Amino acid sequence: MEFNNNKPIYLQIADYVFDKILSGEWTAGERIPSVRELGANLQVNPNTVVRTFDFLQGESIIFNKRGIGYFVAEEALQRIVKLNRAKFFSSQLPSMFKTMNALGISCTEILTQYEDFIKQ
Amino acid sequence: MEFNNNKPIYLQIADYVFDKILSGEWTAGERIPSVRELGANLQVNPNTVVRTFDFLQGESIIFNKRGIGYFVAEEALQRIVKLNRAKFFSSQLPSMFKTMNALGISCTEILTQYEDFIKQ
Amino acid sequence: MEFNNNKPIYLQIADYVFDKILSGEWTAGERIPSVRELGANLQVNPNTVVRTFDFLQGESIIFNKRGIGYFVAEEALQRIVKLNRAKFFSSQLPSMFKTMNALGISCTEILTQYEDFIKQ
Amino acid sequence: MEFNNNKPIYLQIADYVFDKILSGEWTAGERIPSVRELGANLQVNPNTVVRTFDFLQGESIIFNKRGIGYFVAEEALQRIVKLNRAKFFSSQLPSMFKTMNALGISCTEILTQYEDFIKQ
DNA sequence: GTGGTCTAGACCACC
DNA sequence: GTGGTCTAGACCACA
Repeated sequence: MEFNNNKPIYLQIADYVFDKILSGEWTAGERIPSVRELGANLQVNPNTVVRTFDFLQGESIIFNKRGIGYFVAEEALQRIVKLNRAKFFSSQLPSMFKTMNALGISCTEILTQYEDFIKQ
Repeated sequence: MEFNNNKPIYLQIADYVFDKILSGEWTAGERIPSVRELGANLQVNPNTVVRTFDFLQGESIIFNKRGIGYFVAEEALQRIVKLNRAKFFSSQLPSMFKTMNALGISCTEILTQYEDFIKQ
Repeated sequence: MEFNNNKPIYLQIADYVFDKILSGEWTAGERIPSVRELGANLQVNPNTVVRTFDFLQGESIIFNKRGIGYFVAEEALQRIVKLNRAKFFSSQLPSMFKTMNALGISCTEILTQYEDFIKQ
Repeated sequence: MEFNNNKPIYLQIADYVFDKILSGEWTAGERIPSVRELGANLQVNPNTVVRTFDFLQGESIIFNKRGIGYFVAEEALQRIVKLNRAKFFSSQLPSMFKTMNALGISCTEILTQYEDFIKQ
């Protein structure tokens, strides 16, 4: 996996987990890979994965059974959607509108870009 | 001036300079405040302003006359717009599209939000 | 390490890094000493080393892995040679020719000196 | 006059004076332009010219008659040549040889460049 | 552990 | 006065 330099790796791993759950690959109640396993898989220090799991557990998206591993929470899917939608509408979108305004970028430009993005 | 904790202060000062130039308050060839002056003005350590000016000079937005001060470059305005547009289209927009996709947010939803934003 | 007063220390440290890479002591992909380590080693404030590394990263001679350290870039060697050659032919050489001209120093005189230099 | 950023302006003005004397335009015993005159002429702060003249007087290349102005010293020409030759052979040349060595630049390359330089 | 940022204060060359 | 550099020491996010 390749990591973006603008965002902490542990959050990018969280996004990776989100993808797995949103896509249905990992379902509620299912055990997810261990810290070491995922670390080796993504070529990342296990400590970094620990941090991701800490974060996800704090958001009640995964939970821990001591000595066994981490599991996808029941409400994981809804929580992820909720979490991301909230962030999207409260922070990502307004900041985008602001820079659009400042740079004189029109909505039609965005729509064109979006169509290009979909086609890929 | 109040600073956001998510972004280095020296880059926020760069944004401040961008604003001044984009708004036409500081024009090409004009001298801008000295490191010490701006530092005192924004309640920031002069060294932090030095760092901002280093960055802006690297981007050819300001230039230096030794012993005199910093001046707005001729092409400053265009460079700023170009810089910001590049960042917008290469990083901000794609990341937005990705989360839109993941969360099933449609373009029409965005447009509605945009109209609300404009009205404010 | 002893530093020359005519040139900023952080650039002299850059030259030190250049030497290490040109001599093959540090090879592409290899991790280089940390800011603190090199600072202690060269008896220089770590911040000064930070500045060197900033410069070298800007020139794409080293790159950074967050939380891990700095590494020699793949193309480092070529870039260093290119950088130094550019500086030599665009600035050092013409200024030498100019003073040769002004002082009436001939090429043969230079060649003699060069042979002496080689012998040492 | 255009100034190079690598060298203090006051020393570049000194080079300008050297040129005038070496070319015979200003001869021994002759009065040279006043600080204000030269400052206006070269678009430089008069204080900077003062510094140049200080330096030149220290090197006994010009001398001062109070209330009248600065004059070219008798031995000016020889001193300039001596000064520049000394600097050339003791510092400029060795440093050039060093970088030639480090970058693998041969003498023939230099000679070719020199011929190009002469033709201009 | 790593680098990134910031402050405070100092000294310097230069204009 | 200006910027350029350096030190010392601090706090932080990240791996």
